[in-house]
Amino acid sequence: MEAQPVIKALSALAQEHRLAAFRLLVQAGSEGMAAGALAEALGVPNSSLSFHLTQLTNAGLIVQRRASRSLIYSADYAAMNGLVGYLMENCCGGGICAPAANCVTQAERNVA
Amino acid sequence: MEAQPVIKALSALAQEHRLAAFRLLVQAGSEGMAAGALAEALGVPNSSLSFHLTQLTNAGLIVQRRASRSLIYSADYAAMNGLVGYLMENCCGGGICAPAANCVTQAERNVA
DNA sequence: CCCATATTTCGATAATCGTCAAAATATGGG
DNA sequence: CCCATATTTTGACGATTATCGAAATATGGG
Repeated sequence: MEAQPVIKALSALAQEHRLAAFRLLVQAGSEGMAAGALAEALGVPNSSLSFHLTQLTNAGLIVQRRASRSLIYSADYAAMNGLVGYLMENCCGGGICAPAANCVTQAERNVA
Repeated sequence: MEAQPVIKALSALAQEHRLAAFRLLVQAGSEGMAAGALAEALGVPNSSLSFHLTQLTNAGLIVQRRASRSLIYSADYAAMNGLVGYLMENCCGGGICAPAANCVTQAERNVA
């Protein structure tokens, strides 16, 4: 993985509301959450949260899908795994480290 | 772990030169690297790098020690482990994830 | 002491970021 | 069609950030 996408992802996560939103989405799993539900859960105005969700999306950390009038966001586990993998890379020359986690959504799990 | 220290650490890493410096220090292990050596390796002016090293130090990601005229920096593996642990927390409700890595320096490894 | 080396602090500048109300866009229902 | 709901885009503001040369500080050697 290149450094630039990692920096983009780290920048996206390095903000109170975005970190909180991302964690909510991680816990929500593949079902995801609507933009409005996230805004309410975080106590942030819709327009502010929309800005943050765009940042997270551009960083590749979350994905968007439409369900009727709502836009549903969900975490991209593959991106999260890649980010953590990059951070842990070469962290222990001796190879003692546990392998980086490899999270999958319930849906992906069922496919495998 | 609280959110605020995590945000501070993510902010510190979300910058080209700081991410590169941190990775160099991670690979350097407990031996660490002098500020000047880092500046040269990264091709960044000393004063600029000093600013970045201060940021990383304040974020708790690296530590400083003096060796004669040089200041030697090294990565704080515990902080890195904590950061990754926070990011991976609750990532897979089903408990399928591999445990977060737990890196230690060669010196710490010898103690254990 | 004085000088050389190693690094940090200062100061100033340009660029980016977070915020949110208001307006614009998109979807669905009657 | 028109209205209500859901979300994004726009615009403007203050705050923070990255940059780097020059000056200041700290250590060690002769």
